[in-house]
Amino acid sequence: MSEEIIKTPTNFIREAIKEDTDSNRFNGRVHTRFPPEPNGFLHIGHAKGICISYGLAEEFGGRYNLRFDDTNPVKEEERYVESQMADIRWLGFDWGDNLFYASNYFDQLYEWAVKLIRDGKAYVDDLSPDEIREYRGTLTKPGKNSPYRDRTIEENLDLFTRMRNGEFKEGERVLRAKIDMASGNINLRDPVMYRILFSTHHRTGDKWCIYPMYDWTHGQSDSIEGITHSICDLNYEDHRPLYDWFIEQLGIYHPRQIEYARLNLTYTVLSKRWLLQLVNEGYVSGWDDPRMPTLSGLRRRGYTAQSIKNFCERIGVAKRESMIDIALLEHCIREELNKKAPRVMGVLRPLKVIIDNYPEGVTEELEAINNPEDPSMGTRKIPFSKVLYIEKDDFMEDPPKKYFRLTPGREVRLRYAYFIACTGCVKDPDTGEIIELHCTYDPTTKGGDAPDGRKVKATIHWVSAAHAIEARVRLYDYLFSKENPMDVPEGHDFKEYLNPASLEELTSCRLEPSLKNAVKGTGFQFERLGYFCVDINSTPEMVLFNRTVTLKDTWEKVQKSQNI
RNA sequence: UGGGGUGUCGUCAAGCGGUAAGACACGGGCCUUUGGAGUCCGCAUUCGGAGGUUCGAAUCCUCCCACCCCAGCCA
Repeated sequence: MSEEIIKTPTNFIREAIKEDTDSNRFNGRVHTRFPPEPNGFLHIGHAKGICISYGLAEEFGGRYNLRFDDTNPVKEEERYVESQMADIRWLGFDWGDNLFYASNYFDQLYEWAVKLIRDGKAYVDDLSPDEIREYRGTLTKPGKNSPYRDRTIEENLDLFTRMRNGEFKEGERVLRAKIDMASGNINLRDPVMYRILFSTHHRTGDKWCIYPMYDWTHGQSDSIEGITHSICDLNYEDHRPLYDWFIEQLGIYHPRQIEYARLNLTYTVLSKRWLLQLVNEGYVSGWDDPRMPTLSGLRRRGYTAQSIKNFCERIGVAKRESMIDIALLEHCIREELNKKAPRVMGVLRPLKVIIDNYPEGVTEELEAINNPEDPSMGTRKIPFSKVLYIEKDDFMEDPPKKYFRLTPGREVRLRYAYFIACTGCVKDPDTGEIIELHCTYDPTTKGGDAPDGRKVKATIHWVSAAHAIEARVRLYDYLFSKENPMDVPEGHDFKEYLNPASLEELTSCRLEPSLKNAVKGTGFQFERLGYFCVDINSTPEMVLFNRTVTLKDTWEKVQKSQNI
């Protein structure tokens, strides 16, 4: 029988490119680009765009550029170009020498603007911003021509030169394309090409006081770079006719633009403007706060580049607006870390356990498997002694149905160690809180198996009190408690939906000693709890972990179903 | 009374005239020294709706409905 062929999931952009290479449309070339504006940090929505543009170029043996669309000096900063480059590299893409800036093309763009003026296709307008808006008309009513629309070419040339020379104030004049004020497509109602901005540009300094608009820059930049497929989001579908018009007037190379629906993720916002607000107003600790959907936040949270690329592959590419369940992102990181992360034992909320029949002052070294999914990762020794810590959750004095862990009189297994049975608990006389457990162990069960074939229903993790290191652990949850925080009714603010419990910091966690010198950024599975990674601010004196994601928790479901 | 776009399972998403892939989520079984992982099973007689063409339609045609985007000297 023929072997199963696993088809790589296709999508309409891949098909479109294939059509073009098959028909030799661009002489068989495939050349894409990712064109971020350096006005914030890249987030997972950008990762989708990067994976599409760069991934497709790689797939077709083509090339890809990184171009910063830096046409608005008032919002852009050098630090953002640096962070964006670092994030793209981290994702695993290398643009080689193909690094560009739209600002590299300012001279060319200026010349082209002059050409349009000479051809009678552009004019300097003296209308104020408010007047321009009025003249533009509305969605259903056509606009009307500016009284300055019919200036002579000579006058336009003179005025535009003087704009460039700084003879006018900001907002006093603009250069506009002369297209059609009655067009159903508002982008074609004489769009502004240049505005006056006395602002220092992070690349060109004070060379210019007029800056090209994005719409006047983007298409020509792609053209200059010989881009074959300009992949962008749906927002720009309406702009395509304008880009076409510019390129046609200029008589230059014409790339093919293809639009896709950008990513939306449940329980988060993916808008640089809103993310900036969270950063600036202190709702998060910065762009790299582990709760942020930014690449730097996800990285700090413990997400790997590969898991994000896998995610981008799985969500597909289409033109319908969608909202991806964040559970899929979590699935992707669990999937990878399950295979790669070393297992380790750590107790987040410690409860002291004294093994009454275990000798005082003795330490045993027990062998533990580093990763059951990957035997090549070997084993390690962990210390065991009379006083231990277990998770508070792993003991209940009065357990509900289906609770398998430690309860008075019940026996459980300490992972890689012994069977223990609980003989009693000590409570705080004032609060009634359980502060200490007394247990006995069965010496014949060393390693975790009973020679008599006796079974236990649960295996719990633990740490030796005398050997454990103390650590801080940050537990993260969704930043928003509303599935779609972008759905904000009139008079409300998306920040009202911030999840007050998105961060919980635990301060006296006890971890197995091997973690003392764990390298920053590395991820571990804390057995039975989840995946955690060493924070960038961790030190050997004060170890700090971030919880990347929990393990799937069947018990939690059982509890929920019982509560219903 | 404008222009552009989209409607297939709870969420994504294949399908391109031959009789609804897959993934996540969800429910259940098995297995288990992580209530983890793994594994097995179930999960759209139906593709926004109504007509039509055809031996045959999610795929073609017609009309209708719903939703999204556009009125920055932002990108």
